[in-house]
Amino acid sequence: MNQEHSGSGDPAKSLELLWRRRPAPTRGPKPAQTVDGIVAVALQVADAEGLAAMSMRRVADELGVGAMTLYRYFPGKGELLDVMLDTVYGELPRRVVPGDWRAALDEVARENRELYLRHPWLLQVAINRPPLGPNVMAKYEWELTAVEGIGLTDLEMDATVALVNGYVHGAVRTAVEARQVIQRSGMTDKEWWLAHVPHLDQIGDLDKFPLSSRVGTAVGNEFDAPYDAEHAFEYGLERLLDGVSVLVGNRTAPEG
Amino acid sequence: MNQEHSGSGDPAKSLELLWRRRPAPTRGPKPAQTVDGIVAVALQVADAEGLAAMSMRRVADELGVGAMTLYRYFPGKGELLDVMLDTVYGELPRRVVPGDWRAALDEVARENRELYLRHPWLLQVAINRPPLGPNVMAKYEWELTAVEGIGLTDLEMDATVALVNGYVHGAVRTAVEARQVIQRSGMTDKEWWLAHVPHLDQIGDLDKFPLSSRVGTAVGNEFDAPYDAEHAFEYGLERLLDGVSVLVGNRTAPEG
DNA sequence: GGTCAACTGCGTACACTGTACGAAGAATAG
DNA sequence: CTATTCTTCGTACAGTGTACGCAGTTGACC
Repeated sequence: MNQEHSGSGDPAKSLELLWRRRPAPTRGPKPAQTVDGIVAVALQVADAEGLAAMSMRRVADELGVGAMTLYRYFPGKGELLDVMLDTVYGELPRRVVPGDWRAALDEVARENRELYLRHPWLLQVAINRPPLGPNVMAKYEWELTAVEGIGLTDLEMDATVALVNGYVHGAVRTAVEARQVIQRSGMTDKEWWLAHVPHLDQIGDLDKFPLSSRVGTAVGNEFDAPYDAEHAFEYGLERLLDGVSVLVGNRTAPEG
Repeated sequence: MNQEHSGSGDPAKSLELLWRRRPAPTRGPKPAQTVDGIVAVALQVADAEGLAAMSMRRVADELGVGAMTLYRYFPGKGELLDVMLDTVYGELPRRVVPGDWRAALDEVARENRELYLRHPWLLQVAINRPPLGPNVMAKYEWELTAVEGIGLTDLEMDATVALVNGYVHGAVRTAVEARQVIQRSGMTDKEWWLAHVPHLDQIGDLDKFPLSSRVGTAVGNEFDAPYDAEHAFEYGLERLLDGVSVLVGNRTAPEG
């Protein structure tokens, strides 16, 4: 599936929508819907059935209105997605944990992970040039505080936050895809592998890939439970923070 | 956009297609097309105009045949994507570099990066349960050799390769999206930011986000050239390999 | 109170998508 | 020569986002 991208209309209109600063019109019939009401329904559909199911007609049906009615409240689907994104970002607790930068970055990673797991469709919306709504701004600010005052340059701070966010995105994406592929196919990874081995053996000389066979089998035997995603996440996060720690150590104690 | 997922038909048919083991039929007219010919055209379209442009009708038009003709060669679009994926994986040089595991993992990361940059649509096809074609198998085998014999368990080997691949995927995705958003909007990130600041200032109290303002401005000033993607990639890869190095160090010298 | 501008709701239409179905014709086995 | 198998592909269907324009409602102003 494709990446959904957000609205590209003029900034003023978009920000008005995100910050709910649209001046109420004086004339004409009172609108029967609200931006928040539409967003709530859209979120319900996207959370329960995925972005692919969240068509404009579907959201409109759910509200009992015609499809084109939505376009009185949002210039297009992109802007609706923008507001949805900013809305769910508001669910982040944004806890400031006591301790060092590592504990803080760990918290950032975990909260983002929770959010992605709760709203998997987030994985499919582009994060470049995010809609600058109140919650998007607050999230970025909170993430930067995790790496403030530990000797990094501004550029390194941004790169580090982006690195952690990118990691979480990838890890959750893998986990969510794994969950979905099991549902869609009705097979676990192990069953899938076992269904392919006989044909592969006959067709493609499985002996030519000894490492793959060995490691693939080990992975299949060990990891067929949903806990493997948790495990992989922890493993990767440890590696990543270890890596950041090398950089931070160099900065705080410059003379190695 | 949504993630495209691959064919879910029976393994035998899929593997037959991937390894080109379809028995030639004895009766009936000779097919005018070939699997490879169709894949070549599909790749051309996907590389040049993205997955969204690569519809079945479009590929068929390009070949001068009817759309349904393609379904004589592939059960569905998913299987066509499977063969495309395995085909471009064949472009990997799969160099085995002299030196330690770090040099080898570095090479893995860089070759994958090159591949993603050359075929950005790869970022949009699901990588869970990849089509087990010859090149997919060879790629995995080659990646595992990079971390073989350095004291990691089979599970850690797989996790490490997945970690590096996941990182590259995320980093290139960000870079490619950045490139595309500049093309689509005709604005650099800096121009985009400067177009929003006045409205944000008026609407949303920019002073409430001091770190974001400071770091955002620094990033905007410094990174408006395409080289920032290169920079971010190097930075993240360093951190990641540093993290792996901590683990490998512990394994090879168990008593810390 | 009447008029007009502004506004809401929304039906219809258009150009797309993947692909199921089945008809028409070609090539070969018997 | 016939029957079978195979290829090509037109048509159709249920979707998608959204441009356009019409009908009806509301409030501001004279």
